[in-house]
Amino acid sequence: MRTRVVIADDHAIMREGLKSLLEKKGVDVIGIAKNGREAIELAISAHPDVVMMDISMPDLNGMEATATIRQKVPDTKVIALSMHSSKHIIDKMFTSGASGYILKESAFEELYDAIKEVNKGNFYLTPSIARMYVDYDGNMVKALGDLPVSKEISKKEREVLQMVAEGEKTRDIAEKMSVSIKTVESHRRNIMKKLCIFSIAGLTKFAIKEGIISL
Amino acid sequence: MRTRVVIADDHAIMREGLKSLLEKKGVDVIGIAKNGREAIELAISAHPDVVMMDISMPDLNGMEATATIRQKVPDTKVIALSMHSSKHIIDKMFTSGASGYILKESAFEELYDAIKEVNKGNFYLTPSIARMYVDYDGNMVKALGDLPVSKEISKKEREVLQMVAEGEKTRDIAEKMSVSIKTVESHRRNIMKKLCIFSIAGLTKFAIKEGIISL
DNA sequence: GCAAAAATCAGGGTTTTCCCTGATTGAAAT
DNA sequence: ATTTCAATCAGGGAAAACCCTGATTTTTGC
Repeated sequence: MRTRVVIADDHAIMREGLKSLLEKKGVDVIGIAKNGREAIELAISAHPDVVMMDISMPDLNGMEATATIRQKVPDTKVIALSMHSSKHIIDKMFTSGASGYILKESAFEELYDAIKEVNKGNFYLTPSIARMYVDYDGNMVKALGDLPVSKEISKKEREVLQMVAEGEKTRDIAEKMSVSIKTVESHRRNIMKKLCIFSIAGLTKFAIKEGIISL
Repeated sequence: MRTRVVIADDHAIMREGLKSLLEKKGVDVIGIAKNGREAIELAISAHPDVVMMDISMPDLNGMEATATIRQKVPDTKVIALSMHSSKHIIDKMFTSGASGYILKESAFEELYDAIKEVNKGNFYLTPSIARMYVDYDGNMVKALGDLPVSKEISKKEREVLQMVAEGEKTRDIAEKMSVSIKTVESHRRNIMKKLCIFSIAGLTKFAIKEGIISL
């Protein structure tokens, strides 16, 4: 039986392009949503096998829409389609009940694979991201359900992050916080590990996105 | 004769989807680029009629790439394909030499219209944006060419700035630009002097504000 | 054509970040 | 009560960024 899919994305060109590609592969695109709210309505009324869910959408984002769909239509699986590869977001997406996560940078073939896998009841994770969840021996670090790995950064780390993103040097941060340079370095390192962001530029962007600093 | 098009976008799924849609319409997609640098190379080697240029791309953004292509291959027209509708960015795109500007929220039909118009030598502006350039009497507010731009930093400096703001290291930037580390250091130093911004975090914020990179 | 600006790089120095291991204390959770 | 985690810091090394001076070659503007 043909797989029945709903596409949710705020960009029309992306929706239409993806529809075209999926139909070439014999996938039935039975619905199109331009925000999370529409996606929920479609999932409830049409009971698709899979929803391809963009995360950043106006009105109601993909994260919340996923949670609602999984709750109201448990048979419908959700694959997150994202621009971002931040662990933070991925964790949230899986705890919201997504069965797959792929990047828009991924080739379409990968997206197609993801649909097939998820439709079989499996999970799918973009290979480049899967590494984050795997230790050196190749074992899953955590089961994909109970990820307390969504490491929220601590209070002090947040303080340091803010000052780093504001362009302060380690020495000045240490002074302002009345701790040693080593401590600030420790914090910065831990922040980077937790967020999987390994540059000042990246931390700055993260801080802006999270509202820790403003532009 | 069939229209020959190059697509430049950092998301593979968008590239493939757009290609699929254009080919259905009988447009020849003769090349695919995943950043500005590749777009320039393709424009020079393949002389397409039109380049569909995403603005925010890693390495070398659509703005810079457009300027270079317009300069080196004047017969090739560029249509900007953007998520943003800020006047600031649109202005810059047109001063860089773009012939069209459409949003990713636009329907594909509009994109197709834009290609046809631009190929005839006309300009195309997404209707929702066109309003910004028109006054109450329906006249163009500005000629689409002489918009004032405060270009403090040079082209190469801008390139370096983008990669710095993307979190790239000096060595990697040097490699991508095929110059020595010393040169990149020079550029970075000059940028900082010119902008009076003396931290990576500050440069990152500046780059975001200026639309050189996106969040 | 000429001067200014941009782009290129060298050499050599200081400072800072980045990365590792490892340790102590205290608080919070189970 | 035990473990986990936050917060604190040390030592030491490698890499990268930062800063200065100065020089050559192209490009570009007038």
